[in-house]
Amino acid sequence: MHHVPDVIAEEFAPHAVRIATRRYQKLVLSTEGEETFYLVRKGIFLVRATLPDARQQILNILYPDDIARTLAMPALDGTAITAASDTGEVWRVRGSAAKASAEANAALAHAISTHFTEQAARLALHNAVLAGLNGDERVAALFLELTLRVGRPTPAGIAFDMPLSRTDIADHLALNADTVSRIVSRMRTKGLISMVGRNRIICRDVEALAAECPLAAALSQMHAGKTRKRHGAETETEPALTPASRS
Amino acid sequence: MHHVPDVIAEEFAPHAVRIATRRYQKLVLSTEGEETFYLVRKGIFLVRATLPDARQQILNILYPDDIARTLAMPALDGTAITAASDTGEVWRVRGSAAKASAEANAALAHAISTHFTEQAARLALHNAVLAGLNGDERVAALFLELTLRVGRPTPAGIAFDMPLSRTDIADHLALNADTVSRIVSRMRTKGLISMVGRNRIICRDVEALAAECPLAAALSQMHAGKTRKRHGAETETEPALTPASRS
DNA sequence: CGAAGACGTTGATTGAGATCAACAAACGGC
DNA sequence: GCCGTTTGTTGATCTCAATCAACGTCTTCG
Repeated sequence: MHHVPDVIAEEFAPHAVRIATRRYQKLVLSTEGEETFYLVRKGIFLVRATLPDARQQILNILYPDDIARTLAMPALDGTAITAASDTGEVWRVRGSAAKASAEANAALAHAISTHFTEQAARLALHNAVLAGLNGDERVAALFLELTLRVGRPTPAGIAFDMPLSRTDIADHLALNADTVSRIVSRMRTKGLISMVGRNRIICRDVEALAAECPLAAALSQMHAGKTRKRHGAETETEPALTPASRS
Repeated sequence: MHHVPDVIAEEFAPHAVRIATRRYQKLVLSTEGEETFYLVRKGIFLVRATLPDARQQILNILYPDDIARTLAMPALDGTAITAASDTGEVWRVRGSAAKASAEANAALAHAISTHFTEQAARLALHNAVLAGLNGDERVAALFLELTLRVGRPTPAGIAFDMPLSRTDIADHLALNADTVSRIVSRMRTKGLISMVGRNRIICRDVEALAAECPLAAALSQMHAGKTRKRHGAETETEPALTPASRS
């Protein structure tokens, strides 16, 4: 079985610098000189930008198989990518190498193009989330997205580790950290979600969560079924190192 | 002199259905079956989507040389492209033809990839505009974008025909049409812009407009110098038909 | 262990923009 | 030219989320 994105990994492999990341680690995007490509292999990464008035923004969330490149970022100060998972991996490829590979291999060029187009669709959908939904609906949208993308079934429901702090959520959804806290509390009392510790969220009923968000259908189409098992299958669940392992 | 986007037009030409558009004309995006590509040749086009609660949104503004494809649109109902200029032209290319051309011509594939990446950067920047700016700043951002993109120098300042109605502006900037009207009036009394008729806007001082918008620098980088002279050069300045010719 | 700092929660108040409503201006068709 | 429809403007009021402030909780490191 050969997934399309694997073409990208296979062709980039000989040119890639593999970077193992830990949470909060920052990846530099060369704004001058040669363009930088990053291919996300494992974990979740956040595209951050800083507005001139020092406000932070999270423009995008990157999942495994996603591609980040300098040209795709607006020319904002402090544009950077940070790791949001405790353990992540990205491959860095020089722009010239990526270009040469794509020119030599039409299937690769097509795979990159297709995947990147989907990422653009996600950006457009996020525009719709920001422009059309209120605070509660936006948070529901984000939680639904994460449930679909990185959620793992447990007896109590679908669980995932929240890769964004309250402030990060606020910066992504154009809300205030205080407001996010209030909304999450409200969702908890409504029984839509429950929490284990500070960062693990369990969604008992995905349908109920989807019902809170008018864009649930589009989000499902965009994010459902994207978690794919890799070679090592369950290796991502190694118990060491993660602070959750002591309880 | 050979601009990069010309590669796209040249290679698409044999496969393209040329469509001359008039304002408000709708271009269908096949949501099922084969993907559709549109290459904007002339005029401005708006990507519209309808939320489940019947609210309209304008996700994106397309300028000449921009590419629209089904896969890049989120799966929202009523996703469509409408012409915003009185006279426009797009080329429609079937997905299979576009794919075959790109596979046969690496330069074409690269040109599409580069241009589409820039469009994605614009989407990300629009996210930043929605998330980080207040109403006045958002409107200033849009007006600055249009001034840079489609503005033509006149003795009184840089003039452009507003391709979006008040409602369209509101749907694009996540504001209310009433609020947009108020903000535009405010800008007029502040002397930032002046208006001829209903649709023609003159920006007397681009610097002053830029000073109203914290993201002006990024917008300039993204939109300045993109108006390129085509074969017919100044033919677009035909004086007839525009209501401004009476004063 | 205990202090310092980061992060999260909750309450009281404020403000930007939405909503509702009435009116004015432009346009298109006949 | 005239009338009906659409589009834009302006005022009064309301609401959702921002802001300010205080406090609780988790984490890190000497």
